[in-house]
Amino acid sequence: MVVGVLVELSNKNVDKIFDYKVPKELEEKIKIGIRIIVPFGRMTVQGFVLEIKNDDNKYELKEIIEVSDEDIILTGELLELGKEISKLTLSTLISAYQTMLPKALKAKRGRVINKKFDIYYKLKKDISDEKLTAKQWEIINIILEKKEILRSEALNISTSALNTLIKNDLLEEVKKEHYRLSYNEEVLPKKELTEEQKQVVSLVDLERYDTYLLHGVTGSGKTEVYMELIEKALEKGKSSIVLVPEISLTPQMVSRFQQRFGNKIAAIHSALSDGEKYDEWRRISRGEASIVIGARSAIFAPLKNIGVIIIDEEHSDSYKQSDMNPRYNAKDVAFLRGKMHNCPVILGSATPSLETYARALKGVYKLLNLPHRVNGKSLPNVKIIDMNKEIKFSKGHFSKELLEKIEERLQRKEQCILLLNRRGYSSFVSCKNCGFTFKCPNCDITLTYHKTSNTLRCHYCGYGEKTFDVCPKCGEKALSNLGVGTQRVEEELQKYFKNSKILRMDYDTTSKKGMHEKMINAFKKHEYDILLGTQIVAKGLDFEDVTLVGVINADTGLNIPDFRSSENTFSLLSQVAGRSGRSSKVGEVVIQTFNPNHYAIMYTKSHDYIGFYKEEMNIRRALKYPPYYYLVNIKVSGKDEKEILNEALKIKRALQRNLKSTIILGPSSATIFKLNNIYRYNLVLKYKKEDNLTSVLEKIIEHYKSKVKIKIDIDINPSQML
DNA sequence: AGCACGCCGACT
DNA sequence: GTCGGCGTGCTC
Repeated sequence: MVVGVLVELSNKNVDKIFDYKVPKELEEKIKIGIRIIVPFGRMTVQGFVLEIKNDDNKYELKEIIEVSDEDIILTGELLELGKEISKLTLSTLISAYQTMLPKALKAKRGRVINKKFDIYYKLKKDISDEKLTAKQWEIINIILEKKEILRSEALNISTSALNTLIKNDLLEEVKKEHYRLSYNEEVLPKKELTEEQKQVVSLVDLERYDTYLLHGVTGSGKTEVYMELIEKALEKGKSSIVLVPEISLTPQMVSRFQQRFGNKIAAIHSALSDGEKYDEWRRISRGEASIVIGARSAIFAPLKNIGVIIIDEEHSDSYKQSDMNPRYNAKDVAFLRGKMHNCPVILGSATPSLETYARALKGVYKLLNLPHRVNGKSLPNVKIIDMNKEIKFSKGHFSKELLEKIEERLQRKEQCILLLNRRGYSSFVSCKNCGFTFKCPNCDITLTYHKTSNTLRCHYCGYGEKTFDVCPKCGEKALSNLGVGTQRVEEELQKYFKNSKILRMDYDTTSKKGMHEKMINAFKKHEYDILLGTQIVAKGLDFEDVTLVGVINADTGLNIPDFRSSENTFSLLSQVAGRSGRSSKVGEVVIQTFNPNHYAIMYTKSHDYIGFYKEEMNIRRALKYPPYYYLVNIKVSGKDEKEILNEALKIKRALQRNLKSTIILGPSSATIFKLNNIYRYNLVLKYKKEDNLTSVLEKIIEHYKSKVKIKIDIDINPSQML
C-alpha cells in the first residue's frame, strides 16, 4: 500500500503530495484524512493522508513511521473545502487545512492533547453470597442504585474498600469519555414571532442553496428569526452554523441560543482552552451537537447535513482573516458549504456592507426586510452636537447638552452607554514645545501611553519604555498626553458625576478571561449607571434600562486612511445608537462631532441606511472601489528598504505587461511602513474582470517562493488596506 | 522548516 | 593553502 501525504510544513516548495509506503502492520489503520508521522528529508514530520494508491514503485519510497489518529480528521467535505480555499486565496493547501482545525488536531509535533476519560465501576458478578464490610456496601449500594459509580466518588467513600472490591474481582472498570464543557439541558419556552418575523421566515426556502440578506434595523429581532430557521432545520434532522463577529463579545447571544436549544449547541470561542475546543470539535463531529455558534473559524465546524448557515452582523470585517494565510473570508466559505449541502446562507445586518447590499439589489441575494423594531417601538431620537461651537464653552470632552442628559438619566435611575471611538486614534505623548512624539524604534508607530504601568507601548510589536519627564529632543518639561483614552474620559466623567458608578470597558479591562461577561452582567443588574467603552459597547448588547447613548467622538474613524472609513463609521454609529431604548422606555442618542455635516453622521441621525448607501455608492463608483471594482493587495516586505522598493517596482512592471484592464497603484509604503524592522510596500490592483489574474499572481508567488529576503503576501478582496 | 551543497573572502 | 560566509535547492 502506498499513501499520498501532505506534510505539515507551510511552504510553497513542499506544497505537494509526497508518496510513502505503508508497512503491512499499519495498513488497516490507514484512512484518507487521518494524520501520520513520516520521515521527511532529515526531519520527522506529521502530515495528512490525502490519497491511498497501489504500489506502483516508481522509485524507492520511504515508509511511514506511525499513524497518529484513530478517527478521520479531514472528512471528504473538509478535504474539498481546503482545496477550494487554497485555490481562492493562493495559499498552500496545508495552511488551508491547518486553519480549518482546532489546535489539537493540526498536523504538528509537540504537546498532544488527549481525550479525557472518567473511570466508572460496575458489578462484574452476582454479589449476593459475598461478605462485605460497611464501607464496601456503601460503594455497592450506589452501584445497585445507579448501575455504576464514578471512581472519584468511590475513592471518597474509601480507597481501601474500593481496592479490596477490585482485588476480589467484583468490579468491572468502565471508561467513559468526559467532555471538558457541559451545557445546561433546560430550555425556556420560545417567544411568539411577530407577523413581520413570521413573514421573513416563510420566505426562506430551507431545501435549496440561496443567499439571503436579512436587513433588519437594530432591535427588529433578527436573532428570533435565526432561531426559528434553526428550529425548522432541526425538525428536518439538519444542523446549523451561526457566525458572530467576536463570540467572546457576544455572551448574550450564546446564552439565548443555549436557553432555546440546550445542549444541542456548541459554542466555539477564543476563551476556550485547546482541550475544550478539541472536545467541542468532537462533539460536533459525532453529531452530539448540531448547532454551532462561533466566530470566523466556526464556519469549518465538521457538521454533517447542514440545514442553514447564518452570518450575523455580516458587514463585520472580522469574517476576513487578514493577518495570515490563507486570507479567506468566512462568507465565501459559507457559500461553498451552502452549495455542498444545498442549504440557504443568511447574511444578517442592520447596516449591510455595500457589497452585500448591492448584490441584494441586483437580485444575486434575496432581500428580506425587518424595517420595524419589535412591539412597535420606534428607533431612538438622534441629536448631533457640533463640537466646533461647543469647544469654546467646555474644556473637556463633553458638551453641555450631553452632560445634562446624563444627569437626567442618573436622576431617573436609568442607564447610559457612552462610546469612545478609539479606532485609529489613541492617547499618545507629545512635546508642546517642539512637537516631538514618541515612536516605536521597530515600527513606525506612535507609542501609546498606559497609565497603569506608566509606560509608553507599541500596539503592534509590544515594545515598551518608561515615560520621561522632559522631552528627549529639546529638553523642555513640556510633554503632555494628547488623544483620548478611555481612562482619561472615565476620570473626567467621575469628576462631573461624583456619586455615579461608572463601568469602563475596553481592551485593557476585558482581556482577562470571563471579565467581559461579568461586566455585562453587572451592568445589566444595574450595579453601574454608566457604561463607558470602545467599540465593544456597540455590539449586540441588550439592556432594558439604557435610554441614552452618547458618542463622545464620532470623527476619529473618519480619519483612517481606508476607503471603507465612512461605511465603518456609519455602521458603528448606527449599531451603538441601536443600544438605546430597547424596552418600554423611549431612547435617545447624542453624537458629538466636529463634522456635523458629514454624510456618514447625517444619515445616522435619520436612521437612513438607503440614503447612506446611495451616497457612498456614488463615491465608490467615482473612485473605482468595491463594489464597482475588485481589489487585490500585494504586500512586498523585507529588511532592505531599497531592495524591497526595487522588487515592488519589478512586480508592478510584470503586472503591467500581463494584465490588460487592471489599474495598478503603488508601490506605496504601507500605512505602517516599518514593523518589527521589516519594511513594507503595497501594490493595489483594481479590476472589474481580468481573466488571467490568478495565473499572473501565481507566477509571482512561484517566482518569489524560494527567496528568503523578500516576502510576498497577496490579499484578494482585502477587508482593510492598512 | 531544516539541512547539505557549493562557491568566494580573511586567516591559523 | 583552509575555514566559514550564506545563497540555492531539495525533501517521497
